[in-house]
Amino acid sequence: MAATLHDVARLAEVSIKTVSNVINDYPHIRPTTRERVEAAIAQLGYQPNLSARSLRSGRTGVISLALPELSLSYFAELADSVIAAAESRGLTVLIEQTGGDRERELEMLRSPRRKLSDGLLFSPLGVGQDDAALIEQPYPVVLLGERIFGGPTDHVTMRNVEGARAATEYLLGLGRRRIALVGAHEGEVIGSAGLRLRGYVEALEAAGVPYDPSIIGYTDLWHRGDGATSMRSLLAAGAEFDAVFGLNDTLALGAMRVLQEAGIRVPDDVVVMGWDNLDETEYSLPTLTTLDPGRDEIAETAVRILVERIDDRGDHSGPVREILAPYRIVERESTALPA
Amino acid sequence: MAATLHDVARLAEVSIKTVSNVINDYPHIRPTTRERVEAAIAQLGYQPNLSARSLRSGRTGVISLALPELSLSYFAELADSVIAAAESRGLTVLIEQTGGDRERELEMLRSPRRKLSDGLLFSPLGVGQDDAALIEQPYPVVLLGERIFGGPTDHVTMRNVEGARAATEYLLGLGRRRIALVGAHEGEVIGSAGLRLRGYVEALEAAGVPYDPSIIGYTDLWHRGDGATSMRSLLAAGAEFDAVFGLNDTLALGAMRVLQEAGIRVPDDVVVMGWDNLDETEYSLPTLTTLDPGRDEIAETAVRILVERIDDRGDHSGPVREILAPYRIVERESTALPA
DNA sequence: CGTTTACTTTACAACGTTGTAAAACACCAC
DNA sequence: GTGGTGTTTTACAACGTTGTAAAGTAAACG
Repeated sequence: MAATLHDVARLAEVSIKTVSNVINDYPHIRPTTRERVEAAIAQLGYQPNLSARSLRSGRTGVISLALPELSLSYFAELADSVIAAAESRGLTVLIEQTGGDRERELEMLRSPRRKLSDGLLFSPLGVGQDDAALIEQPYPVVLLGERIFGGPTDHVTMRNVEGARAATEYLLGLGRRRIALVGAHEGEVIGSAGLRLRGYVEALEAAGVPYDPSIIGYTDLWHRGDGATSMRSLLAAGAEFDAVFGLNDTLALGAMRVLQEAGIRVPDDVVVMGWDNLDETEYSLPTLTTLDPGRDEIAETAVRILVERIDDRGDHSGPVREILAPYRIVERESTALPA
Repeated sequence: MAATLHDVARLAEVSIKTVSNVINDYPHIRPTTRERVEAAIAQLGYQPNLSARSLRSGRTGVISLALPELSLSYFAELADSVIAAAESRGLTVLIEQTGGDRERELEMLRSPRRKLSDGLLFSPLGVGQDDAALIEQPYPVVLLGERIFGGPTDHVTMRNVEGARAATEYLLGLGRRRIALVGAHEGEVIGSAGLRLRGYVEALEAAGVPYDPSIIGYTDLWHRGDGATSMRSLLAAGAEFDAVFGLNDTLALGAMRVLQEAGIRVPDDVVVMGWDNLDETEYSLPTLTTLDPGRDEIAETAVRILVERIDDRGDHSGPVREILAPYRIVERESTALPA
C-alpha cells in the first residue's frame, strides 16, 4: 500500500503534523528536522492522498469543462487552450461531453460529479436563453459561448455581432456585393448563428447593400457536411453570389469544396471566408481567410475568472461579469484577389 | 453549505448509516424509512461528497488520459472515443496534455496528481522503448500507441505493420509501382513511423517492387505543415512517383495540397492515401482514401482493460496483455481511378 | 410462550489529511 | 535564576463517508 503521513512520521520519528508542516512549507522547522523528514519521504516514496487533502480542505484542484464534442475541431482546440491555461495555475481539467443535448447539459449542472471539481466551465449548445435561470448553481460556474446572455453567472464569449460585421465589411471592402452566408439557423436570435447573422445584416445595411434571403444557406448543425450540403442547395437553386461567408471554418471548408467541384474558382470567381481560425484553415487549398475569435484569450480569461470565483467561495457578492474577447481577421488565399 | 449525511439523518430522524444505506441501495430497509430518507434527501438537495467517499473507498471514479495535444485531430478524436467509453461505465475522464515531451510524460507518471484518478491511459510520444521499465507504476496503467512494446503494462494499439502492408498492397493493386511515402522518421524502428515503414517495405518486397529511398519523405513531426513541406522537397528533388502513402491523414492532406498546387491531378496523375480515418478526410477535395485503425475499438478496449485492472487492485497477477485493434481500408476519391 | 431466524437499524471506527491551540524548547535580557 | 519572547513540535479534532459488528425489532417456528 501507499505510504501515508503516519508512515513517514514513524520513520522520521516526528509527529505526523510535523511531516504535514514540512510538506506545506510551514516556515518554523528546524533544518535538521526538515532533512530527516525529507529523507523519510524520499525513502518511502510518499505522495499525499489528494482525496483526503480535498476532503479536509474542500478543494480538489480540478476544474470541469463541459462541451459538446471533442471531435468538433473548435472544441478540441478550445479544450487544448483551457487545459494549458489551467495547467499554468496547477489545475487539472476534467472533460465532460454533452453531445450538445439540452437534457444532458442540464444534468451535468446538477450531477454530483461536479463535486469532483472546484468549478465548471460550461459551453452549452442545447441549453438556451430560456434556461438562463437554471445555470445558477451553488458552486462556481463560468459560461462560455453564445447561447445565453445576461444570465446569473460570469460569461466569457467572443464578439459575434462585431466580428461578423467586421468580416462582412472586409468582404464588402474587396468589392463584393453578393455575399452568400452559410450556416444560418432558422429564427435564431441569440446563439452564434443568430448573432453572426445580425452582424452580417448590420454591415450590409451600413453599406447600403440589400439583404437577399436567396443567398442565405440554412443548416441545422455546423458539422463538416453541412456546409457542403448547404452550398449544393444554393447552387442548385441558381443563387448568384461572388463571396461566401461561412459562419464557421468547417462550414466554409465544406462550401469551398463544393464550389471547386462545380468548377467555380476560389478566390477568382468567388471569395470564401470562415470563422474560428482552426489549424486546418492554414493547410486547406486554398488556405482559408478566417476570423480569429480569440480562443486562447477566451480560455485564459475563463480560467482566470473561474479561479477568482473559486477563491471567493462563499462570497458570491461580486458583480456578474460579461467579458468579450478581441477578434482579428486573418487574411489568406481564399480572399486574395489578383493585383 | 452543502448538506451532509448528518443533515439528512437529523431531518429524517434516523442514523447517518441508514441514510448511507438508502443511498447505496442496501436491500434491508423498511419502505417507510426509505421514503422518509428520500424525502429528506430531496428536501435538502443532498449530494454525496465524492472526496469523502473516495477517501473511504479508495476509488475516485475518474480515469486519466495523458496524450500529447488535443489540437492534433487524431488525439482529439481518440479522447472523444475514450470519454464515451468511460461514460458508459460511469467514469469521468481527466485529460493531461504532455506536448509529446519525454520529461513531461515521465513526470505525469510520477506526479501525485495521479492520485486523483483510479488509473491511467497513457499515450506517449516522447517516451520510447528504452523507457519501458519506467512506465511500471504501482497503480493501473494501460499503454496506448506504438512507442513501446513488450513493456510491463497492458498495451492496446493498432496493427501498424499489417495495416501499412495492407495499405501498400492496396496501392500496388491499383497498378501503382512507385509509391512515395510521407512522414518517415530517420532511423526509427519502433514507433508508428518505423512500424508503418516496415509494413510498406514488406509489401514492396512481397510484390517484387524495388524499394527506392528517393521517394521516401522524412518529417520530424506529423503536424499539418509537415506533409506539405515534405512533398515540396520530393517535388523539388525531381522525384517520380504515381502514388503517395501518407503515414497519417494530416500528412496526406498536406501532401495532396502541394500536389494540386503543382498542377498534379489527384487521383488521375497520382493517387493519395492516408491513415487514421479522421472526420475531415470525408470532406477534403478529393475525399481521402485512408486506413481506419480502429480508434473506437482501441478506446473501448483500453477502457475495459483499465477497469479490469482497477477492479483487480492489489492482484497484479494477471498476465500483461497486448491487444491489437482491427483495421480496415476506407476507399474514397483520392484513389478512385477512372473506369 | 419461549426460542430461533431473519430483517432493520445503529454506534463506532477508520480512510489521510490539515487547522487549532497548546505544549515544549531555546534564547536573551535583566 | 526569572520572566519574556520567539521558535519548534505536538495532541487532538475534524472534514463526510462507509465497513464492521452488534443491538434492536419483528416474524416464524415448535
